[in-house]
Amino acid sequence: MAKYRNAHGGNLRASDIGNEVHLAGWIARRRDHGGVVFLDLRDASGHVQVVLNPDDAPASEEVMRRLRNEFCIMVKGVVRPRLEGTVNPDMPTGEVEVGGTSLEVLSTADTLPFQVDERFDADEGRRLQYRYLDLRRDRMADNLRSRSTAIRAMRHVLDDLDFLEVETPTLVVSTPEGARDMLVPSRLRPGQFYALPQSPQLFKQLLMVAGVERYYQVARCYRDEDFRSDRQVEFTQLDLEGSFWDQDDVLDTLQAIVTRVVKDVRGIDIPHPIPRMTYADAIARYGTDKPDVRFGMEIVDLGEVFASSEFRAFAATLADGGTVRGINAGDQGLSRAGFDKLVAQAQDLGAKGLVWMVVEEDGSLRSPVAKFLSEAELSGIAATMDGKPGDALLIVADEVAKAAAVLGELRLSLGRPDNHDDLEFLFVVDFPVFERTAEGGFVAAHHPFTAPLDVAEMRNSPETAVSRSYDMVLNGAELGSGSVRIHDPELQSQVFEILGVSADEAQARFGWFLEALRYGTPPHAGFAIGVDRFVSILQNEQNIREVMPFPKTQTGADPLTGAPGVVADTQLEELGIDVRAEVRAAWSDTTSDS
RNA sequence: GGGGGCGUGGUGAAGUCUGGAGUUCACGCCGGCCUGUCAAGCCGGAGGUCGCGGGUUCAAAUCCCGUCGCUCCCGCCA
Repeated sequence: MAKYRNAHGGNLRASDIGNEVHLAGWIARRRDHGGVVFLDLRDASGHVQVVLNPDDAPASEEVMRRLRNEFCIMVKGVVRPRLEGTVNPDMPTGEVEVGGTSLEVLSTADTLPFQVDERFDADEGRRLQYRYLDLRRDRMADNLRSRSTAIRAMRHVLDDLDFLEVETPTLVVSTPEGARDMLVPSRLRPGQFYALPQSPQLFKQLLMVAGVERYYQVARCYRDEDFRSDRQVEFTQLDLEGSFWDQDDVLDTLQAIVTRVVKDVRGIDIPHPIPRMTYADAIARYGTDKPDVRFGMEIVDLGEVFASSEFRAFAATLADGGTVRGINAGDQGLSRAGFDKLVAQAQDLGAKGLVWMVVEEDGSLRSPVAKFLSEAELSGIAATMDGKPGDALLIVADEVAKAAAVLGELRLSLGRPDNHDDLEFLFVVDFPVFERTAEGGFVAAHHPFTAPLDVAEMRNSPETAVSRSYDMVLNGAELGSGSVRIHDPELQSQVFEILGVSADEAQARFGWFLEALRYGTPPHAGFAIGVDRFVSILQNEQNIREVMPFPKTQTGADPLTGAPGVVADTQLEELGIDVRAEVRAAWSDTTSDS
């Protein structure tokens, strides 16, 4: 006989009526009528109503009155149907209640720093400071459970496909590429540092060289960059890689994984196959490499309409190699002031301006610039953009990339659903090898181990060269990315050269890896899914902190434990580290408040 | 590095624009009444240096400057 309980309250149903149960859990709510006392008892399975009636003397009157929210208690009682008219249809256990026959307080609770009750949304700093209480909330408990369900689903699929789960080191060597590394000083080699991995990238490729063939890992990754609602300094990826694999093998596997995850977490089947879109298409139609395809409002090219326009703003842009594009934002019910705000927003985004038009009942276009446009142009706009009465047409004339980006942003702010009730997956393929920097130069869009589609193209026309890399997008969020890797050391050398990394430099940084490629490396490809982002979308959360048990604040602090913290001078001495005087001085200045 | 929002009893908010007694609301807490509620109800009570520092003013939660914290965004995130 278990010491504390023989049942979980949240699981009790009408079929359990008559059973004597021993329950343990927390008092989520209490309703003390002076005589009878109702408790909503919460455990990991959910809630159930416990009734303590003094006539049945489940406990001394004194103990019953002393009960408070969040006390941890043990109750024995009998499952019984609720009285006529007192069934609670809002609770899964609402048909039954437990008539208490004995009660024991296992642990009392001080007055809480905030109410666990779902109806009150406490300040997030406070929630993080008392995360162990925050996690008692149904919403957070549900998020934790769903996260576990999602990861379990991933493991099921990959185990069924004969993947090997392999752990890779979290103390690795720092490389200057990519995100800023999180560093860990070495005591045995004072003055030297490990880095925490940004991803297990090179290790998983080594596993391919090692003959693992099918690898996955639920891997903690670290990137020391600024926080966002979807970015934390440490986060979790489902990392996977396969030998003798090409892009289709990866995408098929990903489809199987996310299908199972959505099924297990949401209980629904996503449509197959997950659609694919090229990067070029995504930019042209949605102005972003991670389109939210839950709604239309696609970007339309108006270049032909204005091919011989006399409207100078448009004509000059086209003559300079720019573009004129627009979106039909639909009937937004915007006033003049509303459109002025959109113009300001477009300018904040870097556009020179924004032309707006409204389709009138008779199909004509009302716009501040209508008088500068010919009849043919006006009707061409309405036709090309499929304008219906009431529709707001928004047009940007600018450099191609700028126009796409601005319209993409406007599209999101005007049309994006504010929840994740619908799920639209998308694979974006054929990413470019390079992306343009703000200064007009080129920089590698991916890590240097990504295979180009054609190395000659990569060398000769960097602006259009395509790489064998791909992203998975869900509801406009980048869920992850991957690529076919370079497995030929000769090709790898050429790619480094084109990327501007000298042979000596490549040797110095990655010599150990380049050498590995020389011992019979199989063709391989892989991917990594951002678990936190995925789960947050499935759980309809706006912020990945809500699906992380102990996240950090935007400034990288943990209000619960106080991390990061100052360490003892003796610790620093062992590491050979001196903290600069002005930094030390700042330690004592951090007069914290509240 | 830059821009925006927020900080008021234990909790959440209103009050701040337009300065005039720590005022208000809900929850929680304490005490009393109450045997079928499920946000239980009714009555009473306690509890705040308005994040912190400085300035303006006869007078500051309110205006100004600085600072700390939380948050959203741009940059950044191969």
